[in-house]
Amino acid sequence: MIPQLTALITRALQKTAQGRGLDPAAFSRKFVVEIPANPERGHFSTNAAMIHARDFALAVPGLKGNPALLLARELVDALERPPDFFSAVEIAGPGFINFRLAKAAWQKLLQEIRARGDSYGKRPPTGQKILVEYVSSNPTGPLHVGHGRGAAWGDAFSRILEYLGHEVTREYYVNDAGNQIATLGKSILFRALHPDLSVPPPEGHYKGAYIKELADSFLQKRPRDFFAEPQAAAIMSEEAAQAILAEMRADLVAFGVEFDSWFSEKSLIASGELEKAVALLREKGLVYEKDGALFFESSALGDDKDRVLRKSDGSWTYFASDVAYHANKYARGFDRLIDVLGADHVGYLGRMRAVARALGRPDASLKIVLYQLVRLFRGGVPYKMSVRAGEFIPLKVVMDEVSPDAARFLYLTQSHDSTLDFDLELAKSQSAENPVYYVQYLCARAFQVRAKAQALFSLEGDIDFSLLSEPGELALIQKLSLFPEVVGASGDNFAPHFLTTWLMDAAKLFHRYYGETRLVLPDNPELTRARIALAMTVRAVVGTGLSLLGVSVPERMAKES
RNA sequence: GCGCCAGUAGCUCAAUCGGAUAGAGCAACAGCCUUCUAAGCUGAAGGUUGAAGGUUCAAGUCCUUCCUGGCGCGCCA
Repeated sequence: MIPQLTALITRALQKTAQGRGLDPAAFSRKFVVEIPANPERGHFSTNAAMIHARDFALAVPGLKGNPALLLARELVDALERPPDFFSAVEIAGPGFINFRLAKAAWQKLLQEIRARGDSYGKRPPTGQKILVEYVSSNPTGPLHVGHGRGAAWGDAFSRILEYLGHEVTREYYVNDAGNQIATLGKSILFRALHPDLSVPPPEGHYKGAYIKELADSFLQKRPRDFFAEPQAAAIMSEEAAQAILAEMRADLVAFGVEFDSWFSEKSLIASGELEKAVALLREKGLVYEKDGALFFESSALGDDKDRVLRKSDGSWTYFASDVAYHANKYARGFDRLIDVLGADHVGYLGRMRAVARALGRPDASLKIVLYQLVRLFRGGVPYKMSVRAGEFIPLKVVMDEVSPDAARFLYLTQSHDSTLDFDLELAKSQSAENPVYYVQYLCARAFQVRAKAQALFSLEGDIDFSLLSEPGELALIQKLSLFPEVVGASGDNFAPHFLTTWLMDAAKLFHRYYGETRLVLPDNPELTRARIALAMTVRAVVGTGLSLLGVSVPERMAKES
């Protein structure tokens, strides 16, 4: 609906310019078509006249009066009026043009949406290849609640990008090389040799219950003298990392998050790509040696300071791997790279932009999305971990109590830019307070109403959409009309929560309609058919929205106990 | 000290290139269950958008300065 109006207004602008003897492109500034906050002003409004008022006044000297209002008048006169489309076009305030659509236009739109079914708002293939990297938690400890946010966000955003026609690959980068893996082995070995938890591990070792568990499992399956062998720590590193990775995979699958590929850091080193990437930087004159270390001159490309690639002890930094990894991503033919990271990676921004620049890629080709921290609450009280268990709250704590649907929806209710308070009691509660059930209940109600109607008479046959003219019915159709823009804006603005918000609004309208209007009328099959068609269309579009967030679409809700 | 993010109703948050009277949910208040599942609906109430300037027809949104909170500033990952 909005694209249609935008086209009509654009043509009116051109026609007005021509009528004044100006270049048809004289009025080519960006204007918006939006829904006024106050519904009495109309279904849609545009600021096109105000945006071009100054151009108009300059191009047509000697105007008498307010240029915005004068231009608005000319635009309204020039506006094409398709049959049965507008019911009113008015100029208001400082120069807004307000549009009211005829009921027939809404009814026709509903038919079109219904015909699109599950693909309403879907866009044709763009040919753009996008790599979305998310979670990428190191295999040195379990996933925590922050990773849950990254997982829900990356998964939902990937689905949205796909719906918008992009070719998306979801990837998990596994840091399976280097120091931290070695530290993992040492940490487990220490705990195996000191099973008494009152003995504190040395500085820098990993803590947490999982270390103790891993140590115990090694104690069970290995003979005593294994732990005295020089390679013991290395062997335990390897095996423990595998075990942790397998567990993370299982947690993610339980959460409904799956990846197209798991990319190993070790493979970059084994294949020689790391050295090749560094050589490439060297060719471009962007590296230098200092104090026995090799530096990348990222400060020349906008970073705060230069970054070490190879330490003076000869080992590579993780950053060197990251350079090679991103070079690898580009080499695989992706037009756009999206890295979804926790806010503690802010320092990453400048250096990775420098990497993109060094590789000759535009800044826009690499987007790093930082999501703010997650704070866990239970009934409004901050969730406390025992000190011994480590400072991070494992994702399992959430998953043990909360359904994946509820967890995902809550993770996606807010902009990634704001810290998220996640309340276990709220997430668990199967009540109206919990937004995911509120939205899912819409779907269940639509199915139940249809079943009830089907028991009375057949729903087959033509539907008379002109019977739908209650305010609540038109409001629902109007809401549906926005869905394609909402999905598009979610993708363009890295904002899956636009969709979450739209879903809650749509559910609000539906439940209100359901409360005010009887959908199933035994003595009026025609009207019942039309209302069921509307309910099921709302259900279909809301179902599409839920699916884009990775949330299931139930046909019925379990009865409250 | 520098960088990124945030500051909006009692609480948690929305507000899609700057639009008209800043919206929801929760909490608190008043109502609605012989009814298509009340996991619901209706009504009323709640605001100097952290502060001060600036830009313009128009600022929660853009610019400047300041205040508060979170995160980060390693030859750690």
